[in-house]
Amino acid sequence: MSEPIEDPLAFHLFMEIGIIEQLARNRLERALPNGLKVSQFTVLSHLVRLGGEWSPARLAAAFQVTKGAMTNNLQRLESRGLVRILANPTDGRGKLVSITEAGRDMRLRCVESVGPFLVDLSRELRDEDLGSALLVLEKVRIYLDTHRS
Amino acid sequence: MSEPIEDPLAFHLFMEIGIIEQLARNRLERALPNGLKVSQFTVLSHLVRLGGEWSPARLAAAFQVTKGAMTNNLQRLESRGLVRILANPTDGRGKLVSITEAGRDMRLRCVESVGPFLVDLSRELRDEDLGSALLVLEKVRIYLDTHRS
DNA sequence: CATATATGGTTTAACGTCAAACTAATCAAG
DNA sequence: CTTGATTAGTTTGACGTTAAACCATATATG
Repeated sequence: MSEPIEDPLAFHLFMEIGIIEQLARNRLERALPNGLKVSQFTVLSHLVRLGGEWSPARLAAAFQVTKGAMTNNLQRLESRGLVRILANPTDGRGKLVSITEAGRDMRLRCVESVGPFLVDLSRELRDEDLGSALLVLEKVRIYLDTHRS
Repeated sequence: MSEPIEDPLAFHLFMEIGIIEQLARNRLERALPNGLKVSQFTVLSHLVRLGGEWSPARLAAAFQVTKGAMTNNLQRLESRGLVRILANPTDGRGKLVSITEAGRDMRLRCVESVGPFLVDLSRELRDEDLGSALLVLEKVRIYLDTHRS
């Protein structure tokens, strides 16, 4: 009767990614302290890991969100004293964002509260599997990023 | 000075997934005909591939969205005649959703309009790699699904 | 049976993102 | 210079999802 329909693997990949995104966002968000959002935590994390000063535009590009969304998140982070936002001295249009000491602390608290969950997950999955999956996803991301037509 | 901070692999995985989710959703959505949403297309696709009758609740669970979101999407699909929604004869509370002929056609058109993009992607990545990544993601999804604490 | 509890589906308000319009400042030509 | 086109950042309205409240029906228990 109805012959089984098989879709390209990439298709299943995107479905799986869609579901995981929702589950993971939800799971992480509930673990984060003080109602911090995942999108805000990722900015904090980015600033801690890479250090230095970043323009909102570069941050928006790094996380693939609109500038408007980044404006929103940065304002919330600044109002909590977690980041510092200064005018760019060499470009009157721009701003420069950097982490504060409070931001560094908060990020640490976040990592600690999310940690146990990640540790559990690591027990289920071997690091080398995660690593190889990560390599593939990276390629997919780059492909998507450069072929936005 | 600032010692490099290394996060668990699972962490990077979630970041990558978050970014891909956005890019892919955006890319697919623009490819879909008649302003169909990805969430609606996935329901159509699910019904075509697996066939039969599904309750909104089961569909919501399958895609990890709230019942409210599913109500919304099913109403849109029904108003376009792409699915059929009937009262469950054996359970006065429930409804049963199934695909219509028009829904089947629409899903085919969707696959065709998204196809070229997926084909291109498949040229960049070996099916073998996609497959192995998919296996890992499946495990991650199942872990997330069963450990929602 | 009666009552309590759970489940299916809808509705509501709050929220975050996006796209697009907008302001201000820079850069590139002429 | 000065005009025209870009770029940085903010603001606006629309949209989809979530969480929670809600009604109706089913199921379990005494």
